[in-house]
This record gives sequence, structure tokens and C-alpha cells, in this order.
Amino acid sequence: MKLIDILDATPFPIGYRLAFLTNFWREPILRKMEKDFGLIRPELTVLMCLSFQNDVHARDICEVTEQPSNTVSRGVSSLEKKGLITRSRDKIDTRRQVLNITPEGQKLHDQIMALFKAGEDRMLATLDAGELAQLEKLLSKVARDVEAWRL
Amino acid sequence: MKLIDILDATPFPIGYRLAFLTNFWREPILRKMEKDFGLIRPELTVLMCLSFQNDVHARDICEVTEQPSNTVSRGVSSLEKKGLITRSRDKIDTRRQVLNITPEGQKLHDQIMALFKAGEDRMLATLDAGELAQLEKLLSKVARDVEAWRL
DNA sequence: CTCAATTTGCTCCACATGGAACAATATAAT
DNA sequence: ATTATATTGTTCCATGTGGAGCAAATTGAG
Repeated sequence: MKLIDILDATPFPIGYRLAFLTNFWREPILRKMEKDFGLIRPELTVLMCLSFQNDVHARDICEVTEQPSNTVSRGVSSLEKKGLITRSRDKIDTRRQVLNITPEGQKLHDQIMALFKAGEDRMLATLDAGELAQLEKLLSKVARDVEAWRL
Repeated sequence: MKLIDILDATPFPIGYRLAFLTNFWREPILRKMEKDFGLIRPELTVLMCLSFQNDVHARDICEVTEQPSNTVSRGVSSLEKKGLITRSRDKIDTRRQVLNITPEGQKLHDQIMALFKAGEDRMLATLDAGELAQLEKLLSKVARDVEAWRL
């Protein structure tokens, strides 16, 4: 009995392969991130949002990533303790806090992104340039359509 | 700020899309499964293995799915309590137990598989037959190559 | 045969995560 | 202006999950 056989027996060949590839690509890297850098997943989520844009509110991160507010709250608190992001009160609405990534946070973020990139290169080494372009095009098409099909 | 924009900004366009699609396809269904059927993820894993093959040992499930033995142990115990699988001592090695799915378990398994199938159909509705075949072919190629690239 | 080493499955413990309720602040209604 | 409602971010609590270690049983070495 092999995992790939069970995989082939399911009535959702594409969905299961998506999940299969995601697990084998992402999970080892996330575990390495947790072990080597001491960063948990919600922290990475926050870090990625702040690397993408400055002056973000925690609420924005909740909405964009669809994560519960307590999870984001914990990520923000611990990242600040580590000096990877900064928090400051919003002058207009003092309930809010304005979040920004620090140079240390950006450096760590870039290191982690490089791990994912290297993992992707390894994963896709079996595909040639044309197949890579095809695959990205197809995945993009489905991903862009997400609001039409998500439950 | 949209999730899809952050997605486009990463240096691993395919990996991130794989994870993105997996999350939006699988997670809502798993949550529905937990809520409506009271089945947790390790239980589904066990159920899928036993649906695929008879007379399985817990250890086999650990090896195939690469899950820790305590997780599988819990799944097996709770599934048996619910009458979805049966346990019997192995005559030769009495440490082992032989696991089998019951008709009730098979029925529940099929219902859950149908949910994933319906979700996949919704997800892929934007692709035509040729694109579907292409996508499955590309994902299969990468998945079959897993032992070469997994970390 | 005897005792060490291995295997199987389980319990204890630590931790990541989500739901619900909460305090503080801002906004809307009258 | 005053009161009700909404929003932001947090803490408390319940639960799912993995690691480490455990007892029972089997296998192997001398």
C-alpha cells in the first residue's frame, strides 16, 4: 500500500494531487522554519503581509488572510517581542495600531521566502520550460476564479 | 490589499498557488465534515486507508500516511467506538490488531468523498476538457516524482 | 534457554489554533 | 448630549495534534 495508490483511487484526482503536492512542498519548510527560526505560522502570515505593504492594521491582516483575530493578535505580539515588526497607536483611531516590518524582520522574511523558492525549484525540476508555463497558467486561471467556486 | 496580490508577489508562483487552491478547496470541506459528521482529520485518514484495503495494521497507516502513531491510534480508537471500523487481535502477533471498515464506515466514507468530488467540480468549472487533462497530466508528473524532490 | 533489542500501540505532556466573551474606543441614532 | 451599536484587539477556554516516553509482546543473539 502506497500513498500514491490511495491518491489514484479517489474520485478527485486533481484536488488530491494539489493537496498532496502542497503537503510535501510546504510542510517540511514550515517545520524547518519553526525549528530553525522559531517562527510559527501565524507569525509568517503577518510577516508576509507587512513585507508586502507598510502601515497595516491587524484587522486588515484578518480580512486578507481570513484568519481569526486572536491568531493574528498572537502573531503580532510575538513578532513585536522579537523586534521583527513595530507597533504604534493610530492617531485617528486609538483602538488601532499601525504595524510595520523592521529591517531584521525583512531579512528573516527574505530568508524564509528563499526556502520556499528553493523547494519549488526542486519540486518542479521534472518539468521543462513549456510545461512550467502551462502549469502556472492553468493554476492562475483557477486561482483567479476563486470567488466563483469557494464555499 | 488582496490575498491574490500577495500571492503574485511571492517568488514561488506555482507553490503558492498550489497551497492557495488546496486551502480554499479542502479546508471548508474538512470543517463541514467535522461539524456535520463529527469526524476529525486523522479519522478520515484511517477511513480512507481502510476503504482502500482490508486487514490493515495501524502501523501500516502510520507508514503510508507518515503520521505519528499516537495520531493514528486516536483515530482508530474513536472510529471503533463509533462503529465505523472493526478491530481484532492478530493471531500471529498479538501486539498487532487487524483493522477493517464496516458498512457504516464505508457509507460515511463515500459521503465525504462525494463532498470533495463536488468541491473539485466547482473549483475546476472554469477549465475546459483539454485544460483539465493538461492540468491532471502535469500534476501527476510532479506527484509521481515526489521521492526525488521531497525534503 | 535467557536476556537484550525491537516493534506495536497507547498515555502523558506541550503547544498551536479557533471560538466566545470581554474591555476600550469610536460611531450612529434620537 | 446621551445612549445604543459597532469595531478593534485581547484574554480565556476547549480542542486537535505531535513528541517523548511507556508497557506489552515479539524477535534475535549468545
